[in-house]
Amino acid sequence: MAGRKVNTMEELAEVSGISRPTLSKYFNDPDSVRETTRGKIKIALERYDYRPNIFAINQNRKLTKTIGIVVPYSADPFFAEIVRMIERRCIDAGFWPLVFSSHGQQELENNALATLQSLRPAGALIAPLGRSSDFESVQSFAEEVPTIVFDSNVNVGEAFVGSDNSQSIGLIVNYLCRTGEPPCFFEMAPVNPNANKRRDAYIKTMQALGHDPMVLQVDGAGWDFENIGLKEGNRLMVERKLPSETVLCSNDRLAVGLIAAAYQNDIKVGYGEGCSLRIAGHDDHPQSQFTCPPLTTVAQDYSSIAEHSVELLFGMINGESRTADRPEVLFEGKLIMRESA
Amino acid sequence: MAGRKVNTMEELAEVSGISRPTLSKYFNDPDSVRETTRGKIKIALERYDYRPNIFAINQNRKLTKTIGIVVPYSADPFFAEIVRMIERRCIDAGFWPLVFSSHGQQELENNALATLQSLRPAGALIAPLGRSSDFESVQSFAEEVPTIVFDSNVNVGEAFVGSDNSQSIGLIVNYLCRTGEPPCFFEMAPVNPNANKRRDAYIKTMQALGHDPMVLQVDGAGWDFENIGLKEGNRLMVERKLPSETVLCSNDRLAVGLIAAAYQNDIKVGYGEGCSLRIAGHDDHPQSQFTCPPLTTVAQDYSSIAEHSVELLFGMINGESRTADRPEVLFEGKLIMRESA
DNA sequence: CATGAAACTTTACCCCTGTAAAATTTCTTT
DNA sequence: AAAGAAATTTTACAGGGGTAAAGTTTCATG
Repeated sequence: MAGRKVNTMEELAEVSGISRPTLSKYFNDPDSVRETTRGKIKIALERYDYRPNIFAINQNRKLTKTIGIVVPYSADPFFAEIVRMIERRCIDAGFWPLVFSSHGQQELENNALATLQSLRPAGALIAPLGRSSDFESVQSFAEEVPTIVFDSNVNVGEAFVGSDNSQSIGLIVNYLCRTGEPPCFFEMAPVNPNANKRRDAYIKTMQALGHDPMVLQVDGAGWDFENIGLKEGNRLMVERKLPSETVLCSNDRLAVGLIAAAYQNDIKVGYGEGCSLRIAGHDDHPQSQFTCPPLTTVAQDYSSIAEHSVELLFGMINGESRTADRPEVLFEGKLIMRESA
Repeated sequence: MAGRKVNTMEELAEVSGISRPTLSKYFNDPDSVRETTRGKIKIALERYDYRPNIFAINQNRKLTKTIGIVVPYSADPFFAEIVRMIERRCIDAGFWPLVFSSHGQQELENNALATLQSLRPAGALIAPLGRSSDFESVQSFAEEVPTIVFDSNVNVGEAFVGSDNSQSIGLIVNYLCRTGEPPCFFEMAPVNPNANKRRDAYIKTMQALGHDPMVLQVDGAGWDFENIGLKEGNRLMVERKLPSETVLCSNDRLAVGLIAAAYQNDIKVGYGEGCSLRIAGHDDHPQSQFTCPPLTTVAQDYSSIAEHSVELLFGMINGESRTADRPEVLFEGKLIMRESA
């Protein structure tokens, strides 16, 4: 690509001696042109630096190669990780993933959806804000764009992929009850359906095991979960209002904050000798193995969720699976026993 | 937006009674049309759901409203946070930020740059991979697109914005020396210029203070820093090869791993009574305040870096500041004294 | 009310590629 | 070598909106 800069396919046609429509075919699928032709094109491409204009391409194709990914908060470790996996798979499949973060705000979520829609993407994978989502916006988006909803199950789109909170919470509550004092449940005012499901699952499991559920719902808005865990944990510890020596947190980030609070109050966390507080989380964030003590938690099946979401979407895009019903695929959580509980 | 769906500006012109060129003006700048006209357009927009086709817009405009953001690893807390801030500012300024993550791989970085270039963005903010960047690709990109480089200073683009590693490392080394045993320096094989600058600054500062520098360079590839800190830290502790009771880590993620290693080896970390190891980091990642003990570190000035990068870029885009030289703007780090050192 | 500037409409052409249809060439097959 | 299939070229139009030029309307001003 040393030669002069070639800006349009027309120009490339001139210098390569290949007609523009054939070039167009080539760029859509190199294997769709004769091998000798392909060779000539490749040689031309080495000599002249050319790259098709994405805007012009997408303006005419009915089906874009764009895939939209919308998450509530891109800096959250769970979403950062799952987005990373989804992106990878899209790229491998020859698609072009575009990530939008709502930063926790309805306005930005609507914005992202609107922008995305005007990009006429082949499909979208969205994890809605949940309670603060503008339901109508999300719905009207999903009517136009093939959409898979993941993580937070609001009732739109063609399918939902997420974790079986009922199973996963059941799992860890059971574990905690078998190995020590029954846990209380530490949560913030729920921001999405997951939070509600987790609490309900906690209550149900506790009752099934013959224990009284103890739900601690603390205040706090936004996505600064660790801080809320720290502040409210601190308060509860200072005021000695923790109803149990075992605390199950609604998610790992709260647990991280709570562990920090325990440290500040000289409370030793763990399941072993000399420990006076057990703390468990939910999700198995990437950093949860590095807390002190390492966090006992339930792992969400990141890679299955990512893979299955993407597969479902590709299926829809290829028109394979237009089912009338809206399947909900739930993956089971795995108990991750570490030292904190 | 209840009425029938309007797909093109032409159609909107019909139903609104406003000519298409005027509508075009309106969408480029609502204030450029007469108020009565603006009113009519707004009313039409409420009745008919219409949004200009982004592809068509960008195909024709010489200057796109797109801003590319390329980072080496989107799931890294530092980048997650700084991207969040940059995105916000771009959106507020009416631009359309597109985030690409290289996931640590040269191929993906090249890919991102190529894709981005074909989007003809108004400008780009890139944090290159550093040592594994394909320098030529980055350079040829920066020649076409107004580019600000941040975080990792490879010598391309119109300007660099980052942290003054020399100052920040000097600061914390000084602090550590004044408050206890001089630190050794814990790092991985450097992946970018920052790592080198930090080590060099460490050595220089130690020498200036009359101490012998002790650099521990551990193996490890990829972006799994905490794990490397944990594994290598474990090894060093088990083999009793830590040359000092104070360890300054090249970044917070390594420090998080090292703190976990100390915990596993029953080594109490902190500056107070009964502690036998001090650990400090660099960057002040969002989660560093929640480690146990909370991490003493040097804070990079996230918001200044984000703001200044964006401002410089906007300046270039508006043609204000085409300086011949390539300014390098460095922000100072702030010492964050917590309990770990 | 006349005047001129500002805003608007009309008309027309441009951007760059997709894509369909018909005509031509190339390759494969018998 | 002739026929047929496959690939290519030619031709032509479409997509949705930017934008310039010329003509028309609107508005503020004197």
